Amino acid sequence: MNISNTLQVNRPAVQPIPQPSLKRLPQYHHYLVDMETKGITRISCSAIGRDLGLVPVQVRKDLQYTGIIGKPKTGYSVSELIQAIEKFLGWNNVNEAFLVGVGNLGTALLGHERFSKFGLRIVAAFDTDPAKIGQWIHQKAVLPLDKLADLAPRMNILLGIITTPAEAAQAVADEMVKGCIQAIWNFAPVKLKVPEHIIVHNEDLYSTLASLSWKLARRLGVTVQEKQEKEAV
Amino acid sequence: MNISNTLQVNRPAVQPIPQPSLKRLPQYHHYLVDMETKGITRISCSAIGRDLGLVPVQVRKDLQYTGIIGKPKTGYSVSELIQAIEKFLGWNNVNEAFLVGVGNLGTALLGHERFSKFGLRIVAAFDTDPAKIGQWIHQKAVLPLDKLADLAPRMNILLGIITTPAEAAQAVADEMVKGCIQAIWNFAPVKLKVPEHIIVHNEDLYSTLASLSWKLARRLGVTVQEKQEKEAV
DNA sequence: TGGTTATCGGTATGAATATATCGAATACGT
DNA sequence: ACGTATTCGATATATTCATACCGATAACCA
Ligand SMILES: NC(=O)c1ccc[n+]([C@@H]2O[C@H](COP(=O)([O-])OP(=O)(O)OC[C@H]3O[C@@H](n4cnc5c(N)ncnc54)[C@H](O)[C@@H]3O)[C@@H](O)[C@H]2O)c1
Ligand SMILES: NC(=O)c1ccc[n+]([C@@H]2O[C@H](COP(=O)([O-])OP(=O)(O)OC[C@H]3O[C@@H](n4cnc5c(N)ncnc54)[C@H](O)[C@@H]3O)[C@@H](O)[C@H]2O)c1
Repeated sequence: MNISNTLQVNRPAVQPIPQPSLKRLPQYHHYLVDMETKGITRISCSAIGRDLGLVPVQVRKDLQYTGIIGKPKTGYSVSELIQAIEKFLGWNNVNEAFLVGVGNLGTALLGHERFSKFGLRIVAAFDTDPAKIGQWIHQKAVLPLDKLADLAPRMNILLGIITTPAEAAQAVADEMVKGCIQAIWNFAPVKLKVPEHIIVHNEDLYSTLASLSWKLARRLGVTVQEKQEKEAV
Repeated sequence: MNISNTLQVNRPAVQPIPQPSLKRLPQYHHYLVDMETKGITRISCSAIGRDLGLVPVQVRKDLQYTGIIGKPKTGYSVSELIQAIEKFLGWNNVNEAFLVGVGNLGTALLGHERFSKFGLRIVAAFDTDPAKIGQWIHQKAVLPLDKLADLAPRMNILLGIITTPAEAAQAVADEMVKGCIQAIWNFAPVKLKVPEHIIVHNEDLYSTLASLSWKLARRLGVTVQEKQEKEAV
């Protein structure tokens, strides 16, 4: 893994898309697919912005990162734009993933067929609970966790999803690292300690909950509220 | 609703905590509770920052919004800090909520007992599927959606959770608004059109997925990557 | 055909957020 | 008891992100 690190350092500077823009791209994508099914073939930033609650300039800037080029007066081709976003996000070629922790949340994710449209296929699940191991949940086998580090490299799995209780998450992450997994989608509310080259994204539902309850606790003035509604992820 | 709006406008400016800080508070909370169970009674921003991957200054600034005051050389009292965060976020008094859409994700949320520690109690679920209505899932009744607008005001429910397919989300939101629900936690990947005074927060799992797959698609140079790991929510 | 209008793309400005710096306070060791 | 190291809290700077602006271009209409 030192090798790959070194290689990466020497690469030319990567196109730096702002994190917020990156996170808005899927929203555009959803919206555009919806428009396409409605038979709309061309669309402008103003229209997108109106429907998604964003100012047109921001939409335009975000979309520019995908490399799409629009035409004055008519905007963008909807299908081209969808393609551009999918290509940019790497949603054309599927990432296969392992999921660890077949509880409430893990089961829900396993059952979400639609992920395959967004470049994600969960191919197997892992747990430590003997009652769960050996079961098939949503057509995926539940395997013992200690098989993960061995299987991942052989199946060339690069992505791991953690839906275990917080206490177990670090140990699971360690196993994933051992299995040469490159990126981790972590639903447990803990900061994982992993080597630098591993990509970790936390999905912290409690963050959103905090925002909501804070705002609900002190009902905000509308001016402030409006601003923060726009910021809502 | 005009009345409440007007009242809100006249209120003094609300203490403006940055959205990013607000979202970090639950992370501190988790960490601190963990520390407390380990018997640690005092803690410094440097220690928190080290364990959570943040620079000490940022931790200090975030915590200051809660009104906590620390002592030089020793830092903060862990228990006081936990209290301060909980009070600040309104996690002391419970918000009761309705959940709509008892599918994969809805069921997972219904089963998450731990939410009650974070000021959230889901008291009932709603759906339109006759097969689901009348069931009890995780000790919560599944009721027909058309009862929602009537029940919410009578039970004084202010928070709604949407876990339906995207196509149904807007209609559900409309029902919630009809039932005078004040805040919506939306898991469907659509922008909801609601009156201005309603607080909406979207939990867009696809956003995170986009980040992950983008980074995975072009394995980044480490320097860039390091920065973005810190930004990972 | 020429004017009008909507829209894109690039650049400039502004706001929000993150980080650095510095003095004051407090515990700790000598 | 006194110097030293650590940390807080406040202020200042830097960076990132959002928004405003402007010229150029293409469709549309008279
Ligand atoms: N369910 C939700 O709605 C929800 C909401 C917010 C956050 N979360 C977070 O998601 C995570 C999972 O939540 P959940 O409700 O699904 O929990 P859960 O208890 O229902 O499921 C946890 C699963 O992980 C398995 N597990 C435990 N230790 C393990 C280990 N060392 N290795 C492998 N598997 C192990 C358990 O056997 C179980 O199947 C938690 O960290 C929780 O904080 C869940
Ligand atoms: N499950 C996941 O892992 C996951 C991941 C990302 C996003 N999401 C999003 O969360 C939402 C729910 O996903 P899911 O997998 O739980 O879907 P699901 O199909 O399993 O469940 C949807 C539920 O909503 C109910 N429903 C449909 N129309 C309704 C209406 N008009 N009123 C009330 N209830 C209605 C259905 O009967 C069903 O019970 C979707 O918008 C999806 O995009 C889910």
